[in-house]
Amino acid sequence: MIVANDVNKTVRGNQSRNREEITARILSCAETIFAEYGFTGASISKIAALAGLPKSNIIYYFESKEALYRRVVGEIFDIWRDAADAIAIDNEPIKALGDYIDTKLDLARTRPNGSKVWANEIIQRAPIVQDYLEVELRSWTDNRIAVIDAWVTQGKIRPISGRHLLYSIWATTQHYADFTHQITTLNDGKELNDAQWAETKAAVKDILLSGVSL
Amino acid sequence: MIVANDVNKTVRGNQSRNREEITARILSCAETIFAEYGFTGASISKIAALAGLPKSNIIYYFESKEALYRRVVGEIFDIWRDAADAIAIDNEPIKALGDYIDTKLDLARTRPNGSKVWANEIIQRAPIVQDYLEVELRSWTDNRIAVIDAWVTQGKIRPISGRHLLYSIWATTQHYADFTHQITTLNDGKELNDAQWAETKAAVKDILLSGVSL
DNA sequence: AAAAATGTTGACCGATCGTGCAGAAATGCT
DNA sequence: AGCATTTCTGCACGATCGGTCAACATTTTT
Repeated sequence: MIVANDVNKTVRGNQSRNREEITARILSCAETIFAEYGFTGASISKIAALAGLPKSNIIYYFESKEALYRRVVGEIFDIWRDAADAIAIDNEPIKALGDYIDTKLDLARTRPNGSKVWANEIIQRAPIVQDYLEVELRSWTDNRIAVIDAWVTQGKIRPISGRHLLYSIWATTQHYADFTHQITTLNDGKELNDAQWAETKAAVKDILLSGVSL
Repeated sequence: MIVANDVNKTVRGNQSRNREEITARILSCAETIFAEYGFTGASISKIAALAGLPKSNIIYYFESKEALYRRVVGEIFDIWRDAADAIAIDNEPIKALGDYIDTKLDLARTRPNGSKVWANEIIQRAPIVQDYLEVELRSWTDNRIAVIDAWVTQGKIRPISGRHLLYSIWATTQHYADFTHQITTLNDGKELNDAQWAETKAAVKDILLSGVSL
């Protein structure tokens, strides 16, 4: 007997469908817990409780705490890498850098936990993802700095240090994610609203980029 | 029998002298461990091992893990508070802000662990020091922002957001402490030397303050 | 319908957690 | 010298840690 339009069975079976749902849920909850407690301080029990699953199930889908953690870190790293596509030699410098700041502030708002996980990992001297830093982050950073320095050489922007400008953009944009709690507390305990985020974007671009323009 | 010039007994007894030495050593080691692992991830055993003491001894001098942690956080908070004295209404704005950035970058180099402890605590939503945030940090921040905004009103600097400028200074200066490991890795695995720190100070001031000058 | 593959879970392991506590050791005081 | 106080530390506790595993449930394949 064939049941028409049974969405659960048309394309693929329940198993693979649930597998994706569950792994996504675990990854999301793991990001939250790792963000709050760091790798060492986080526990599989806490992740499992947040996801509403027995902890054995976490280990079933991700073979270890470290493997799960690497997946979480890898996600935010990829997202940030894509965001930096704006910094390309042929783009107009101020617009490119402004777009990059906008995108990173959007990510600070929508994915603060990813940023916190990264911050925790670096503060702890990257015990798990040092290979990321030495290979991928390294070449990726060098390329972006080269673009900024080239803009300087071409006389398109004021002679500033590409490296320190990039670090300042990272620092400032990620601050609005990592220090959300501090910012919220200083904002009468209320999260920034749409208008305040717009104001933040404008202010950060103003502060960081008015020294870059000729 | 009186033993002359016995430095251990001249001014005060061994006990009070050792007490100060030991508490200072524990505080220093605790800062290192809390910086690396956060409150939850840190353990008294690790602190004790680093200090070369049995863990019972840690509890003897500081009644609990949380009490020890509060002492560590309080120290860096006081240091940062004093550093902001430069931001006073009667000072010349660019020099005052430049001095503040210099001081905070000096602290990033000399006391990176304090900065990391603070970062960890905020990332974790200040479970231990929320009272600091709501009372002391709050009024202290409002006062500094008022000074910067007054400079704007007086026409001494360009009209920028005092709050976001302050946040940007915090973010950038603390980035060089909290993300030391990343910066070191991107610097061929070598810590920044004196010349590079001088370059950092100049670059950060250039980037953050050239948008502030009239 | 039987067999195979996949998903789920509680019980359990050795290690480590924070901390209380008794008593030993050292020091201060009279 | 003798007592009081302070310093120091080993041991023990219940809780939690990451991870293994066997038993069981469900789904897919044959």
